[in-house]
Amino acid sequence: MENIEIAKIFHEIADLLEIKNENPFRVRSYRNAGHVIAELPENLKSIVENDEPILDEISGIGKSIHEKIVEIVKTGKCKFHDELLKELPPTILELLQVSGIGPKKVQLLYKELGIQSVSDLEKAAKAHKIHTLAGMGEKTEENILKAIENLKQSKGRFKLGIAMTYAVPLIEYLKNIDGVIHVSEAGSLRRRKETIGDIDILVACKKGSRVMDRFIAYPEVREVLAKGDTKSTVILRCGLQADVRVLDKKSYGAALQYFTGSKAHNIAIRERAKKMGLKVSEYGVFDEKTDKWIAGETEEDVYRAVGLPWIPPEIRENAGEIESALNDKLPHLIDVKDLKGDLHVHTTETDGASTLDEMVESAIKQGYEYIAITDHSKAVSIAHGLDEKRVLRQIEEIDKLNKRFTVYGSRFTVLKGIEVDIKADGSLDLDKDVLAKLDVVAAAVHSRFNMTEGEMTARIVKAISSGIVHIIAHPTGRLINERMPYAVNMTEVLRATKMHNVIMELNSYPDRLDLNDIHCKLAKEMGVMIAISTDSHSRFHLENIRFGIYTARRGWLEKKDVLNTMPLNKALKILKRK
DNA sequence: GCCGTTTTCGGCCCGACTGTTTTCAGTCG
Ligand SMILES: Nc1nc2c(ncn2[C@H]2C[C@H](O)[C@@H](COP(=O)(O)OP(=O)(O)OP(=O)(O)O)O2)c(=O)[nH]1
Ligand SMILES: [Mg+2]
Ligand SMILES: [Mg+2]
Ligand SMILES: [Zn+2]
Repeated sequence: MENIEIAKIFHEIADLLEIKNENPFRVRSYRNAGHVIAELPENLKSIVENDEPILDEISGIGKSIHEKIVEIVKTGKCKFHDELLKELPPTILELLQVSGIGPKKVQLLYKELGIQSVSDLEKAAKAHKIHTLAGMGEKTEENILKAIENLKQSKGRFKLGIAMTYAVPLIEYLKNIDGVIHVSEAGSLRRRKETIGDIDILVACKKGSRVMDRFIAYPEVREVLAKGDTKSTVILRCGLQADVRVLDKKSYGAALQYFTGSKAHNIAIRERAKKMGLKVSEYGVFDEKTDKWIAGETEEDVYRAVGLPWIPPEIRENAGEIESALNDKLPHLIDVKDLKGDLHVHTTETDGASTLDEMVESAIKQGYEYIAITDHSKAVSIAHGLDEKRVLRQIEEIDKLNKRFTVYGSRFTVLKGIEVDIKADGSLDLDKDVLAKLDVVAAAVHSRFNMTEGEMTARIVKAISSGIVHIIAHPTGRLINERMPYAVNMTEVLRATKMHNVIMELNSYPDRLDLNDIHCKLAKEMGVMIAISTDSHSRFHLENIRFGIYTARRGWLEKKDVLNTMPLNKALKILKRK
């Protein structure tokens, strides 16, 4: 039982209770618990099985939900959840996916018309049965059919890198509208989440500007879902939704704070303000009694008004950042400029599209001091992986290249490396004697993903304990929106890496981002060092490093937590300390 | 159901847009 499955049960309980018209705060508790569990880095199953006490410390999980977690881990089910599903059919929950349909309408549709699924709803709307219900009219019927169509066409959450390619031109377009003063990305886009549900953009403009008219006239707009004076929502041709919020310059900071989120962070900030006798909204910080405006021009002003330093957007998830801010313990998040090299790249020798020389040239252009060439090993035959002989030949070639650099007085260094395959039994795909000649041995799983969690954990821990591996590359093997991570106990893996001085990779390829943000944070807490690498398969991929940096920042990583922020001699010392 | 720089009881973020409403509930951000 994975955390995400447990979280799903609590989300369903929340939805079902809400449809039943239960106390909205009780509903919120279950929904919040689902959210907290989904973001939890440690495996709940292990926590419960090992009787670890940390559940009691997690805010949002009290007695009742704690008991239910134990029940779910031990029996695989939750009685309370099952009982609710006897009262309401499970498919009823899919109705909530239709935008414009909430718990109240679901209840009405089910009670009055027996509608249990989206296809039921579609039939009823087409047969004009909906408008007979209280509070629903012709327009509601039309909107339901449109919303079902949009749901069917929806491509779900977009990877950050893809979403950015659609957001950038829209932001440019908005900047060029008459009367516009500032435009900023907001929402999950600004927080650099690995996937983006919609594009949120904030605009500050002069009074009387016709920003909304121009926004919905953007050529990429496929459909306008809502248009108001300060807020509009459209669907773009690419399938992404875009929300634009327009406010006065005086409220820009408060609006940016609001629209950047996250929702949980906003609520926590507002609760805190309330206790201080203040009210926070997108319009500013106000005195609760007199309604007098206190702050709001900049984000710094807003945070200062509630007694906090400015908090970087990437960590605004209500996951400890407010407590850290209060104690003056906010991390100094890593910056792309801190990086001195890239420790995972491929060449044409295996499945790369650029030659060794091209990769090196691009790394120098990037401003790096070093790069490690880490081609695949022979087990990855699709990639024409290297056997021992070819590794030795590549070593010679790199030695020659480095000699040339010394002759020309360059300080750039090419490190000899490998991405050695971790075979199903946890052994490594190349002779130890050959691996020992390399500066950087990265190891990774490339096959047999469908092992049990115990088997996969043992396999990776064996590689970690080999005494020859420096870095575990793309440690969970996931491909965002494409392939789930394989089952592995991350806490155990991190414990092993800590013990054997092994480093965990944060793979910057935007489809991977592996370790993810949550696991990076856990690694840092456990004292495990991270290498942020691109796994470039072409010289152009070196630029993907920014996605790694985004994820690292979301994982609270600082310069000191990351191996490749160090100058070469220091990095090499750490690699040799084994 | 959760929680406590006042609280173990009584609160729980705050506001925009839409449709059907004759004054606002529902949904969403
Ligand atoms: N105070 C408050 N702010 C909210 C609420 N819902 C959303 N927001 C703010 C914070 C969000 O980051 C921002 C944009 O909302 P979205 O629904 O687009 O969420 P977000 O972009 O964080 O995630 P996404 O990737 O779009 O699913 O609006 C809310 O209920 N209360
Ligand atoms: Mg969003
Ligand atoms: Mg949005
Ligand atoms: Zn690789």
